Amino acid sequence: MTDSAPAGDDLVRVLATLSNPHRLRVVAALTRGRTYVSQLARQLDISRALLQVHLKKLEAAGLVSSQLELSEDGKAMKFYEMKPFSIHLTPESIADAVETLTDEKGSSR
Amino acid sequence: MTDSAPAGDDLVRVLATLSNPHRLRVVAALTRGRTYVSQLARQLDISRALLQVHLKKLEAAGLVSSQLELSEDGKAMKFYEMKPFSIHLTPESIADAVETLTDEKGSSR
DNA sequence: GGCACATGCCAACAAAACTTAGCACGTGCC
DNA sequence: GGCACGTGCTAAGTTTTGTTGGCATGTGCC
Repeated sequence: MTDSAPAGDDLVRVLATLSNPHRLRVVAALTRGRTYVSQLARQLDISRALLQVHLKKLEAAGLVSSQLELSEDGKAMKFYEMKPFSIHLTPESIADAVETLTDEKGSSR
Repeated sequence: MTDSAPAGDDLVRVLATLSNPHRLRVVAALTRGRTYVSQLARQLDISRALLQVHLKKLEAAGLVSSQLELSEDGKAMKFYEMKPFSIHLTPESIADAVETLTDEKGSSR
């Protein structure tokens, strides 16, 4: 793992990622097992385009991982699966995280 | 506490509220002790108008509470303080919360 | 009265997030 | 070839969120 973003900014990103019903449903679905995009889209009854955006955000936040695989009949299928994580939120843990928050919005400014 | 919103929607609201640097800083500040709006605005170096919006969101999410008090010299001062909370986020806890998610956006629709 | 301090609200703009629709590409099979 | 299934992208629209600035209220004090 690249220790890129400070813990504080990281927390913000993860929380922002998880504060969306669609993405929570994706997390719930993937917790029950890995699947590929089209399958998941049908399962959740949302468009592929929409699901892909949400999956990318989840992956960007480091909450899920993906691997491209070829099915027996040669079709490219992208599988996603949960990455285990455990975040304990309390006023104190947040106060700690704030210590490592980057000043402005974009890190560079 | 009014058991209004389903646990799932509640979680979404809390996470959305906490996914903002300004609000995290407010939480951090209030964790160190209660204060009133103007004081907090100076402390965090942001405008009162902006701070008030964020405080309202925090209060709406049930993370902080406020009480209007009169100082010795009769000035009305609004004090805010943290409400203790503890949220454990894991793929499983999220999967559970999803069970109680309201279908569409606004509960009524 | 005028200044310093406190509160509140709102209109307006700016920015970010979400969603849709359509296009591209590829495969296997009738 | 045409259809069903898989992938990816992006432009354009809507909606939500964040932020600013102004103006209202109130108090005490010189």
